[in-house]
Amino acid sequence: MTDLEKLALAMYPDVDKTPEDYENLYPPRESGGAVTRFAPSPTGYMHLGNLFSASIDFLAAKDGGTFYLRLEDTDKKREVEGAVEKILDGLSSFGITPTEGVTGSGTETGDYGPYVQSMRKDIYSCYAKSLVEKGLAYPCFCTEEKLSAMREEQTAAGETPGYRGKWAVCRSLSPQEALARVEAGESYVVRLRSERSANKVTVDDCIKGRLELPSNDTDAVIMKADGIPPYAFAHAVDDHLMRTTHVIRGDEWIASLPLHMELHKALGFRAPKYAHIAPIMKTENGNKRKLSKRKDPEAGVSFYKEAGYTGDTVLEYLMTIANSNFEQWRKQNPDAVLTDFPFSLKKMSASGALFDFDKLEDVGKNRISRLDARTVYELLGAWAEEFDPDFYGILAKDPDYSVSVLSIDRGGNKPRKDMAKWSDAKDVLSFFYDGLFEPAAVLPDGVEGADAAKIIEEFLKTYDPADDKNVWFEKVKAICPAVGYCADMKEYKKSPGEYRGSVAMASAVLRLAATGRTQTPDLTAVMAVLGIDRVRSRLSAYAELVNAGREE
RNA sequence: GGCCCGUUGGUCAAGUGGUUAAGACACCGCCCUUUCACGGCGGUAACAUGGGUUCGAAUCCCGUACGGGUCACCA
Repeated sequence: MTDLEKLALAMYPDVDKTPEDYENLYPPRESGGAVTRFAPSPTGYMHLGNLFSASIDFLAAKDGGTFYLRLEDTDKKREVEGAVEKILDGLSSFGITPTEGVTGSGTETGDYGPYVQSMRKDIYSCYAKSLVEKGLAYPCFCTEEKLSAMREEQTAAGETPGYRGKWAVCRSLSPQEALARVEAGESYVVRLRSERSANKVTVDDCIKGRLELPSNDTDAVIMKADGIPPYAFAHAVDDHLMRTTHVIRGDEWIASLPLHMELHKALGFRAPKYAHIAPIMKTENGNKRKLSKRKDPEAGVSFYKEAGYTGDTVLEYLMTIANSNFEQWRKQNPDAVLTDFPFSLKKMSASGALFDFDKLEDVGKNRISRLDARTVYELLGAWAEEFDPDFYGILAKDPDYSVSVLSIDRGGNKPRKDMAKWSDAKDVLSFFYDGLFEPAAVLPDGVEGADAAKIIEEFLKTYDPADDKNVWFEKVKAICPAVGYCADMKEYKKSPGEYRGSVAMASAVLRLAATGRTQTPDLTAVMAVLGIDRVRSRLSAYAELVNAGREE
């Protein structure tokens, strides 16, 4: 047994497998499609960027591939209770479902697990051990204090901080020395013995194109003192063993690509393809910056859920950023499901997009406008039940009424687009509900109170909820002469001085009286939904009010 | 600071040596119209910058500026 093997054995006495065993345990996948993964940390917070990359993982693997969920819980300090559920719930509310991997706290599905990194300690240990045996990794006994002192010194000297060159003291420890210190029970981390190549590494990124980076020259930690690897090593081992074909992640990882490449090489793996996606930005004081968890509420996925944007609204908005031909496709295939979209990694932009609320709203309006009234009622209800219980009570009190309210101007090829998200609904719909209705106490511009009262009186004489739009309007026109209003708008516009008002003003009176608003959907439909009793009582009350106001 | 990456209208963006430089959102105007919305039509508005290469550059090369990222026993 060589000294290196003795050292490796002392460091990992419990390892009973070899890398070959794992290679056999996790054979290459037979399906030809892309294998992607969403690999969040269980911090209990889902960032819009997380959702963005998860949706891209999901779409990249949709054609016969595999999209799995892996939990990167190697930093126990950051772990938060219930985070797994939050992630799963977050994904599913946007219609993203992994085909493999973690399915809940402590549960998973698939043949390439475990999918939770803290459960893979044996595997990492095995590979670390083999690296030590080959002299490609070594134990480092430097304390954290020593390392931070080193960094300070390096920074002061204008050097880039890092465990390299003359600073990498443990690198030159002989296997015997290292063995002695391991056996003495000293605490240590394991570091990669970097090649310190002067060459550059080139990586062909699916999104950014050819990347040319300086080779890694630092002896990065591959196993922490607690026996768990940091991201880079875990990524290399896991993505290889899980047979990931495309590693899709934020472009903040580009800088560590040289390390990742060297790790793959040292481990004897063929590196996966990389796709580094640009972050979603926002402007602040004229400057662009990444959406920030701390400063920007819209950075969190829960923001969209609370505001009541539908899952597909957010996802489709994200798609407009991801593949610019998405909008055209959607226009041509208004009813197709998202997974039918021919998504392409190559079409993604290399630079970060500014988050555009206007666009999100537009997508939301279009999506909601295409839903049928019953679906809207259900989705809106589910949202309100959670985020606006009072409103939910009002909506759910009479479901049929609510559905008919929601049916106005819905369907057909020119549907009404007045809600981008469920939190818009209350304001849009309030006047339909007696509990929310706010009667108007004013008159439309240029209308006399007595005239308004007269219009209402006349209107109520002939109003029939069964009238269609044209009949309804003809009846309103018919009222006009009685109050000295002009029934014909063209005529009125020609010589307004000859009339007390116009049919438009008459309609305005009825609108204000029935809804309390100056702007509503078509009044015929609104009144039909409100029902004859409500129309009668609201109109009469208004007539009384404006008439009384005039007499005082 | 070193090293990477990026830069086409306000925003998202098509575009890969010859285009009147698409389209979408937003904005403005007009039309439709009993209000609003929808819809239709039209409009304002862009290749960061300086040098090359070329008959010809948004497209290729170099510099500059600006923006972003990264330099942990965090991911």
